Amino acid sequence: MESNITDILHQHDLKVTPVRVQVLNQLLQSAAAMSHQDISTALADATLDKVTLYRTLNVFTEKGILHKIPTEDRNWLYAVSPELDQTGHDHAQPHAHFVCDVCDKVFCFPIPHASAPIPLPDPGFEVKTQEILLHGNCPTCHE
Amino acid sequence: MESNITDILHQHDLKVTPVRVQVLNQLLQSAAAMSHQDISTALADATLDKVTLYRTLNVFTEKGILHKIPTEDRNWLYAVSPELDQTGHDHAQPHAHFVCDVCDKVFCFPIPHASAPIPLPDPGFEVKTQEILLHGNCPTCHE
DNA sequence: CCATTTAATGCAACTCAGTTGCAAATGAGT
DNA sequence: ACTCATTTGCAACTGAGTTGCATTAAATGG
Repeated sequence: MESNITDILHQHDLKVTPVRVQVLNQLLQSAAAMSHQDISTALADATLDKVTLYRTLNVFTEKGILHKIPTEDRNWLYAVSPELDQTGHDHAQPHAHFVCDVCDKVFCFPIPHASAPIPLPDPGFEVKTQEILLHGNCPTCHE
Repeated sequence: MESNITDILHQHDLKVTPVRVQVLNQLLQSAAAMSHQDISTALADATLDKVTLYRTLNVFTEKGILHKIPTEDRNWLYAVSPELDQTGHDHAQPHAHFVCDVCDKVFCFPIPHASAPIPLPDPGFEVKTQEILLHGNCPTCHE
């Protein structure tokens, strides 16, 4: 697992540093996408400078290790990208983000090809990418 | 049209003030949703305090006159709500927001009942609301 | 295993959207 | 017109996120 993280960093021409290992490890172990603050809190014991964390998240995102999810309360959430994801998701496919209204966790789901694209009234609109945000209760917070 | 605006404000227990009339008028006339800054710029000639505009937009949103759309670059866009909307949209229905990558305008589209809801792998997920964000080129900015 | 180079880190200071407190101004009902 | 609650505008503040720079640490080559 450790060597996995080291490999990922090497494959993206990034030096292996304690901060990067901790952050990536945290995100790989998390079932849900995490915000800057979530990660900050989770790694509170380690002395983690906020600027360093911002930069680490940005570098990971630029390199494609992470992808950003914009939320309704205008935060970014970060989740590990498809090919590195142990959970079997494929983020290269169009996918939906499910946000739990209770625990605020975000989960990613692939969208089956079966479901048709949204039909637009005016053919002049040319859709290139599509993001779907679902709200509700996750299994853990199910009433 | 003016009397329309006055009516809307009265119906929501809001005093009719120059600022509110200007802002609401601007949004009613706009084909696309607008940000705080868009509105600020559009009404530049009028002396419009930024705090007053923030408060006006918040009050309108609380009262249901406007609805907020979160964008990927973490701005809020404001659009006039369904029943007040002259363009025939029905925002009470689930609807999608189309963001033009060129001009950054946002358009709202109803989603036909025909299109099935996203099937989730785990039945424990209970979807309450759904937001769909489309990116691409609008008819005006079509290549 | 040490030296060199290049990138990463941490700190301080800064920016900018958005908020808060408060005094002055204004709208609506009497 | 008078009164009172609401709205407005200003100034000061907050907090997320950024920038510059000096220090430190990781990788590479001898």
